[in-house]
Amino acid sequence: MVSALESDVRERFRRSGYTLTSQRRAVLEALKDFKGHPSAEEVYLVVKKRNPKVALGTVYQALSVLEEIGLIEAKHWSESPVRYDLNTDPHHDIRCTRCGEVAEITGVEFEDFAARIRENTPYEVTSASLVIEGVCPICRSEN
Amino acid sequence: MVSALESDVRERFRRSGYTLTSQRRAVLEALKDFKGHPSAEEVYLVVKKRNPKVALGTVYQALSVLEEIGLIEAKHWSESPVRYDLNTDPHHDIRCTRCGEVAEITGVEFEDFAARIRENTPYEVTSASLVIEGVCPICRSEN
DNA sequence: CCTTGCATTAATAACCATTCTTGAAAAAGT
DNA sequence: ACTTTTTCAAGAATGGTTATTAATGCAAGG
Repeated sequence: MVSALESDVRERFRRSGYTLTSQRRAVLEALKDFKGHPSAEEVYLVVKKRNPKVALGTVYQALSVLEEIGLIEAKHWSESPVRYDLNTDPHHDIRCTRCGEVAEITGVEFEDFAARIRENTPYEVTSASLVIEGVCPICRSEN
Repeated sequence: MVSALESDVRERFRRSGYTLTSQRRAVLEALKDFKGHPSAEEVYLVVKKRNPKVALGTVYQALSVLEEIGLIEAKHWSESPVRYDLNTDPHHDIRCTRCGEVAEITGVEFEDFAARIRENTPYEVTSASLVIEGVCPICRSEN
């Protein structure tokens, strides 16, 4: 599952009690258009193209609902606005500190690692995520 | 090495070219008083007690210098201001999402994991850190 | 249908952490 | 000591995000 299926979208809204409004749908559709990980502001710009009436605040609200019901994932990087990811499968992203571009990292199994963290703290771990930053190949070549 | 020794402090300032001013020293001393991981605001309040003239902006500047020369470490958690840690040894912290309390996690070796990340991306990885959040035992007992 | 109630929305104001700007002060170099 | 450079303090400004509020829309019951 890379992006939520139509049936899954409806199911999650139904279970959560939230209603699937046109605005929330528009935000979700906008996210599908992006291949990368847009910020709230970027999502807003795309949504506005189709429906110029929506306000930035509405997009923020919609994003927080979508995140709450598990359709999207929020990634907090240091020094940059929160970015949203439609792919909720376990995976990890790396962000270029120069151009802001975000790429996926595969081939590292974080889940075992997270399990070990859970064993080593009396806290009830609710989230364990990686914040990986670096310089992407393009920026690197530009010296 | 848990907190920087006097000689190390001077050495790092010397090498960096920054001067070890009374304000920067005051910020460093304030950090020593905290057992936990204060925010810039909290550091400011402590520094101000001894020297009421310092401004919040000065504390921010001092913190960024101290971080740059490696005497302290900045931890960016989602939904909360940056917190500063005097312990620059490899270790990981977990933050309670209810009370904000920060605790250390030991017994998990992140370095091997980080090395594997480096192998799996064309990015030049500059930082790989964990953002672990959960509910601390005290908050948990309070239901 | 019509109403009554509750969720959602839009617009704007407010917030908060952080950074920027500017003139003054201090330190370093000569 | 004098000049040049760096650092500082204070407050304004910024940027992302949340809160507020009034208006709107949908839904169930009469």
